[in-house]
Amino acid sequence: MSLAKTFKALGDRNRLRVVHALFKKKELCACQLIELLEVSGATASRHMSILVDAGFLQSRKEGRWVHYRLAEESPELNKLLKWLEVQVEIDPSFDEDLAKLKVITSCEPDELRRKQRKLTCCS
Amino acid sequence: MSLAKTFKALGDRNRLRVVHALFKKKELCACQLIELLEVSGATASRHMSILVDAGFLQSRKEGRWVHYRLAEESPELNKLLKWLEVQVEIDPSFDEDLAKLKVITSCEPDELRRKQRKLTCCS
DNA sequence: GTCATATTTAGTTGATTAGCTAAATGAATA
DNA sequence: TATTCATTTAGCTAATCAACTAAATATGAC
Repeated sequence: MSLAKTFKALGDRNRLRVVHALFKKKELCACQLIELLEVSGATASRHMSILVDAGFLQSRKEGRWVHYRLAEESPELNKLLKWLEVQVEIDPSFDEDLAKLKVITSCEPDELRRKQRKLTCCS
Repeated sequence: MSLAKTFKALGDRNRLRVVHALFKKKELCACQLIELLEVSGATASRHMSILVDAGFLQSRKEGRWVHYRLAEESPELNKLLKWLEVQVEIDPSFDEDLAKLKVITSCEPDELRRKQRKLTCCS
């Protein structure tokens, strides 16, 4: 893994939002991240694969659902993530996502998906 | 400064080479960095402005010459730079630049520019 | 002032990338 | 087995970006 690629993976607002969300929630499934970012499933999937590829995320498949969490294998990347965790905490531009996350995680993935199809979430 | 912009600034191989060089040499002028990267002056200038803009570098004008060094104003960016310093130390892909740097800094900028015009450096 | 020269800005080009839709894949369920 | 549904892959488009050359700016020397 090149250093440039490592930084490039974090050089995108939506990917930073994903990392921020996983600092807060530990584990989220693809459909929850789609809901958070409000992008197509394909787009979200691509962002995830970039973060997994860079070593920041790990995925776990459970039936039809794919769950993501922060990877903890690399001590060096962990240090960088630690730094990042402080920064997103300071940065108020991530605050909106906190409220959003609360809603998103207030029901199970399958219920969320049902609601997504009706264009409203958990309400 | 957005966090994404911070990472984007470091998400380029040539910009990482500049930061690496400044870890090693403390201060370098534009023409030395042009020599290091082997890109046009305009391209090098743009890389520098991105790094300055992101808060990683500061520049100092001395006559016709512009000198760059790592900025030390932001404690947070300093922590990130500290992490990066360890990583470039480990990464052998930056080793080639060490030899190059030795040559580049072995003569004064004006002599270097004369040599550049003759397509050989300090030799 | 005029010239030479270091750097930056403007403008162009080719490559990369984030987004989309549609098709493919993989897994549960009827 | 066939269907449904979550996710990924493929293929497209518009935007971004790194590189270049040429023109502009800024500074020191004549």
